[in-house]
Amino acid sequence: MSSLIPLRHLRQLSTTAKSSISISQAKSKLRTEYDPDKALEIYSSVSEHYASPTSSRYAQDLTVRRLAKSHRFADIEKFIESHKNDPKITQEPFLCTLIRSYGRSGMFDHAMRTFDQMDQLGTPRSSLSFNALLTACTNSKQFEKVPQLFDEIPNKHGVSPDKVSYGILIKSYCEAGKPEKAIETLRLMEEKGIEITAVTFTTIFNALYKKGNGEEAENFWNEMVKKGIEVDAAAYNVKIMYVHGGNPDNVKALIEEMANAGLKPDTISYNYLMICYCRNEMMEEAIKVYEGLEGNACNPNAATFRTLIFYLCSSEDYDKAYKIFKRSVEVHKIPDFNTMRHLVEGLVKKKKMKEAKGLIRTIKKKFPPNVLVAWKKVEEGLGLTSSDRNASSVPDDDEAKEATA
DNA sequence: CTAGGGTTAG
Repeated sequence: MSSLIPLRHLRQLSTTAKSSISISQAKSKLRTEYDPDKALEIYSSVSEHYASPTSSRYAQDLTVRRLAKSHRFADIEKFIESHKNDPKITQEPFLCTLIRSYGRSGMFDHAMRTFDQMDQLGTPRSSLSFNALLTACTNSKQFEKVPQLFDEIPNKHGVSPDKVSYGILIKSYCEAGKPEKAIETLRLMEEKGIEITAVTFTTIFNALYKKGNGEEAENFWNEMVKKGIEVDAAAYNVKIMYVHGGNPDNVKALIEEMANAGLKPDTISYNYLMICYCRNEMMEEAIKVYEGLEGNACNPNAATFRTLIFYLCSSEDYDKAYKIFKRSVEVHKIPDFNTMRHLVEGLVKKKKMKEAKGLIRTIKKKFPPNVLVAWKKVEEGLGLTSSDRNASSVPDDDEAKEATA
């Protein structure tokens, strides 16, 4: 019933692959290529002789994501199915990648069918493919189906669930808003002697907080610590997430507690602190957190720039906001449309026309065409036209910087 | 050893 589509069909999806490129070249190209057809073209031009499994998986994953974003499900099917002709299909990790890719695209039925085909393809089954199937299930948002698979698959195919399988089951209960079922499963793991890691713990801890049950969450934390579980930065970040709406001192205290416990606060931890300062109109403190990131061995991420620039605009510090915006462009982490609109409107209001025009030039180069349609309205609202003479003249320092980036 | 958790919205 399942016909395996020949590899040559993959070529039909893309235009001619002119030259061979290395997997690392493909990866960097794919990261910035959002056109699904071009992504396919890049993928099919890879000479895969020396590609590591991790690299190929990443390139494949990016390609599928581009197609999924454009809802090209028939092409996703052709693309993934073509991989079943690869001799590596008898290797379980390779096949797992296909199952996960279907899951990411919300195509759980295809993932299930691929799992069922394993006998026919000659691929041995272990908890690895079982876990890939469960992951596909949660990624397809079919959380209610996970417990069912958990009941059926192990007996049917002789695979035994491991700590990861149980972790996914727990996650699915949490997503379904049933932390009590998740805790029940945790007790079952304890009975069976299956290791409870920081990952499993954090899933439940977060779900309890999310349900508004902070006290139970804290009790759960304490119980787990007593049992010897080693909480990590991600677990602390959940805690921080639920206190960052209040007093910045609480966030600061938790970050210190983390450091004292020998953990390294990461960008997410510091972002919560920065946001907390912003909300409390303590912009100098917020900027200090941003400027201190590097010294704390952290890099600002897209959210760091987006949030800080937004709040700087709210406090009408457009100079500082513009400076930080330029930095975000240098590291390719440009904020979203709305934040940029706030900034350009503020710059114009303060008659900082050189900066406003610099920003507009950058936006035109960095935003996708469909967003630029809306952006044109912003420009018109500000009385700035696109056919500006300055734009075509000698590049200023903004453009020079971008050219070397 | 990989897989499963936390991504912060003004």
